[in-house]
Amino acid sequence: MPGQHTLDETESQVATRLAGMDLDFEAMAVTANLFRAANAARNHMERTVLAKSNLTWTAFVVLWVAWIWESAETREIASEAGVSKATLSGVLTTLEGRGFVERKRGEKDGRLVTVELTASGKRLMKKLFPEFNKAERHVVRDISSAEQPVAADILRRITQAAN
Amino acid sequence: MPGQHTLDETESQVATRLAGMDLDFEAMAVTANLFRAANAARNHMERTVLAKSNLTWTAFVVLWVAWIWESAETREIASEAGVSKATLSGVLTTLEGRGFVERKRGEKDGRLVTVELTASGKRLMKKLFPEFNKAERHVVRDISSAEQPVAADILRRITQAAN
DNA sequence: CGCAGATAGTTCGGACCCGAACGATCTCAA
DNA sequence: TTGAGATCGTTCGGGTCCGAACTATCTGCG
Repeated sequence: MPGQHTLDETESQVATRLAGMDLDFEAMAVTANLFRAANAARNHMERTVLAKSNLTWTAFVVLWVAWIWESAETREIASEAGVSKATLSGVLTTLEGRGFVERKRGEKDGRLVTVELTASGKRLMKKLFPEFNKAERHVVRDISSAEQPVAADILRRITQAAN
Repeated sequence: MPGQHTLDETESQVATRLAGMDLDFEAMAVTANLFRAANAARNHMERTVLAKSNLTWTAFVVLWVAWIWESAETREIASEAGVSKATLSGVLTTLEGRGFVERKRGEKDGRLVTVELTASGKRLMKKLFPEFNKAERHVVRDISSAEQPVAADILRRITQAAN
């Protein structure tokens, strides 16, 4: 099966190829696996849960944030979802066109825009989120109950260090 | 500072809002923080290391894979970089246009395309990668040496479970 | 030998993604 | 009170990003 490298092969090739350079290989292994894991998990969610509702990952996250907070301002959705306000603007237009959210111009402060889920959007999340959570459970199924809080804590510290 | 939620606030709001539903909150915390961490780390790298070379994240990862493996076939680059072959095709066209890589049609098998870094591409990676590694070290600076291999291992298991 | 099926990379359409520039709105000090 | 500066969301241009359809090539069974 040419062209197919296992994770181990890749890491050993990296070690060989970069031998002698003054690098932090431990840090490299953590971040490389961080991106791989996030990517794999995201692809898995998109294919198993989101695709059948024709939702992209980002659109789902945006819906999720607005759902959790009942209603949310644009800039906090962008921050929670991890996208720029420029991106969010486009995604909101898409979601509004499909009838899942509504934009409301702030009354006190005319610069602000508040986002709320429509009835249709709420129905969608109520149906979708339990399935999404099942997929979450699936991707962490080989992490023991004891390790899961440790993992979450480590990831929180990485998030903080990168900000 | 309205509209700014801390990580703790978000997680407690989630717990309140979803109370009573049959959900795995531990799994949720792991994946939520996984995506947050990957996103934050990626944004940090893009801003501190990649932006000044005018490279996107994906373009850098593609260069990195071809660099590590000396030369690589398209489908393995796509797999390592975590993008579809359609995306890779576009990224390669961009990188080729900027003179960092060369496409070579396979001689034995006319369907295959091999990617190699040009001299300019190699120079770029030789300069950029140590800086990139410094940024990697930065984002894991609050994870102890003892924890780092544990973290890498947990992330590897998540990757496998999601595939 | 010949062609049905598998496989590789590209193209296409539509959606995301960002920084920069922009117009609208708010704030607060002179 | 009035503007200079801050802040908000949108727009714009260029670069990903993907699934599906497509072309080119290879493989192997008959």
